[in-house]
Amino acid sequence: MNKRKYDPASIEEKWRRIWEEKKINYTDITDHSKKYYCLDMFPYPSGSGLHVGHWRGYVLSDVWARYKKLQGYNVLHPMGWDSFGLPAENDAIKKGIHPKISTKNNIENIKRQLKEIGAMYDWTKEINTSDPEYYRWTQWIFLQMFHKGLAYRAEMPINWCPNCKTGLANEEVINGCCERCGTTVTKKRMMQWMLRITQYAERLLSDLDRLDWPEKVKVMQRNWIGKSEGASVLFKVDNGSDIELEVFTTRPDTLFGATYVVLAPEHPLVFKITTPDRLSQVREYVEKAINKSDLERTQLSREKTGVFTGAYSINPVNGKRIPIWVADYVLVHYGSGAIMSVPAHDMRDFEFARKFSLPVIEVIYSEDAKRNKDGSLLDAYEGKGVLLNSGHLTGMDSDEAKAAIVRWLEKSGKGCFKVTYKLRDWVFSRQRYWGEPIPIVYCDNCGTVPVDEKDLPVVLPDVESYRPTGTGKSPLAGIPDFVNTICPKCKGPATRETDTMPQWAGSSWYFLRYPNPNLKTAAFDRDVVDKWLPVDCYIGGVEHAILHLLYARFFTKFLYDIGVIGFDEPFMRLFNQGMVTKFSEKTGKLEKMSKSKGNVVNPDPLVKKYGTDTVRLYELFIGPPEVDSEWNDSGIEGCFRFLKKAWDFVVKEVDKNSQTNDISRKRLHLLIKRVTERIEEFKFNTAISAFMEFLKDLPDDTCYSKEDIEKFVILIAPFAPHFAEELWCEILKNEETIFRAKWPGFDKSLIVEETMTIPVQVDGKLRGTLSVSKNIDAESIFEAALNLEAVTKIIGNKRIVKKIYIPGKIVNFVLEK
RNA sequence: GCCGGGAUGGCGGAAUGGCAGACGCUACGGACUUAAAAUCCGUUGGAAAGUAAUUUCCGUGAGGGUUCGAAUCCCUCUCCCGGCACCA
Repeated sequence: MNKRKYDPASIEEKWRRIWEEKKINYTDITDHSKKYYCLDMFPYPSGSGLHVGHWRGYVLSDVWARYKKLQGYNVLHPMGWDSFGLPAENDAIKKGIHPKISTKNNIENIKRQLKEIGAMYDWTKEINTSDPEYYRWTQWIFLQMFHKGLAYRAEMPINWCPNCKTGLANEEVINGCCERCGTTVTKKRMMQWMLRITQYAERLLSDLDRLDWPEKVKVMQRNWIGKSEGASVLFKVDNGSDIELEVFTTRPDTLFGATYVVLAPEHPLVFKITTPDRLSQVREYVEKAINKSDLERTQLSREKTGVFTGAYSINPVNGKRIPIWVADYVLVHYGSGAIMSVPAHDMRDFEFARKFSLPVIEVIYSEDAKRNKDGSLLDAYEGKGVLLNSGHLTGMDSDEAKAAIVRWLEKSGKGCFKVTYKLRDWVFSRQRYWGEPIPIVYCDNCGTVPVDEKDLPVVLPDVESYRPTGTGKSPLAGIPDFVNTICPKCKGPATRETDTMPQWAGSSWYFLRYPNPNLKTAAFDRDVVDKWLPVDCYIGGVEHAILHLLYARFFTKFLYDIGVIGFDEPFMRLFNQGMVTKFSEKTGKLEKMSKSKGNVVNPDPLVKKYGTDTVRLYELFIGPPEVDSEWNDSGIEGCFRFLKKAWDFVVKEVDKNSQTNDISRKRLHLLIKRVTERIEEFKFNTAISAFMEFLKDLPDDTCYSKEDIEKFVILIAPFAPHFAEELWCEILKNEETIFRAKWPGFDKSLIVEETMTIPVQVDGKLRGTLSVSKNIDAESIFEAALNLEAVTKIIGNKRIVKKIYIPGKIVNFVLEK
């Protein structure tokens, strides 16, 4: 008799080595007859390595990839490194280690950890965004955008840390303060490279409907794009000039209630309309507002401020003369940077009007409006209603009035229907070292000139100091060898752009590179990517719900538009795994695992103690994959015990060398059904419970043939691959890897029970159960149910008002009250 | 403030209109053992009654509703988590 016990230490490394040697995880991309692209969001190679929270997503996608492979798909499951970025650069500043070196070391460590997960990554397809052979193509895509006018330069305010003397990315600004030194971040206007993502706003919005993504993520993207429909209205300035102010409103029906106009402090017409007597006050206000930090302007106080310009404008609809103000509650980058103010029907306008004693004219009447005793509005009423004080439109309902006013505006040339988006163009410049150099040259004769494609990549040079220059330029500006070059056009002396791209650049197209990661002649081969993409299933954390996923969609649509790929959405299905949380001593709360919260759990010691397969199982068993779960070390024992039991079960059954009996076959087929269905639904936690239930109360006469025990081992293979492979090859004596085996099907007829247990209720309370044939008719089951002692006792001599039988589900008797 | 998601035993969770608490952990009791580890068996939501098998009542954040029947559907509220936040 075989007495071998389950010993993960002796099998896991062995199989990983053999899989690698035999290229089990290699994906032949020329075979795309039944392809499946299962992609993980690739990691930033951080110095602290992976914790059990990272593991969760990787285990999840690996189970899915292995399941697909066992179903006969040719699965592409690659991995790579999003390796440009700030932590490496900040480390370089602090410790003086070149980002290239620290990145390389970090990748080595994380790769070791990833390999320990036992995932079926095809490492021959590894990519690295900071590799010149990769970022050459990131630069190439930028040039294509430049040629199409989608990449442009503009003077934009950037986040500026006056202490570090450097520009900061949005993600480096925490609550209005510099992430590194805590100084309040201010703004600085600088020339920036921008990408015209707003040109894609409508498609990015409407194509969301085609995607099989979590509704939550789609909602977040929709809100971020922020489409709103309304009207653009022209207000003539009443100073003898021809100046007209364009305002945007979603409520053209309230136009008669406009009692003043407000410009954003940065609005270009502010000083053209301000009257001489008001000039000094306006100048003072504007300067103060512009220099306010985001924190001061949006978060600290919502108290309205503003200043009167001295000028008036004419409301086009009724010719009324209303004052023009400047106030920082109007944002320059939204709509036209100017609004018509309708205090009666907008909360913000109402507050402002009250503070500066401006008139409030009610133009939408509703019973729901909150009023003072004298009938005047207590607060702005923002809902719908019937028009009031609105000339010939009085009495119309607000929806009709919207359309009527827009029609009138268009007819009279005073405005038009208008759609605006909250989405803004993408600031693509970083005044930083560790990123892709923007491949542009400035020439005194030719102006802004793109680097020739044949001269890509523009290689990031080594620098002496990573410290920002203090002028707001990147450290690259301090390297004459890099900066000074010749103009690609006229061959005269020229200088290079020294800004680099943001970290999002490389990850906006990496999924296109995996099938052909070493292609020298192009970013990707159209024939190949058209076969393999879009990605069938993309798995990662919800923290990338907006930016990364939006940018990747934007890049994909652009590449589709220029005809280099044949699809315009990168990820058909998206799955967001829940966070792994743990109580943090620092904050006193349950928190997402992170180094700063001091609540990370390192998987390495757990792997050492229990083996990879047990940790994999526990990562899945901890809870539903899409929901946040709390990590608790003690639960892992259960998964280890389960694997030991499963091992002993297989060994014992193989030893019997017998045939499967009826009851055992039925149990196995039920297990196949449950596991298959639960994997399909991504309910890996209950798929594992199905195995545990199967093993828990094995009937005494359990008996399986070799063929059937193999089915059991295949079922468990996606979850515990080393475990299954060892049983498959060493105990079941198969020659070839289990991952070339076929996922078992189940026989429905075997699972259906001839008899079923039906609960019997009286007045909705359980009083007993009946074991009956599955074909029983209602009358017979009522008869049987009424013979149950517990039922007759409760009924007594009360009358039964209603008898209910839901076939296969329940019997219920309703008694007279 | 607005938009999502959530709240079920000591703990992680299962059940998405039909037997609440599957499965696992913890704890307790027992078997095996010189002993320990490992393993196996049993109990483990609360309350009450009974020598006992067992029986009864209560119970899914709070309150109301729909239904023969609600953890599940609807309304109101509380708390927690996430996103957005002067977007006209």
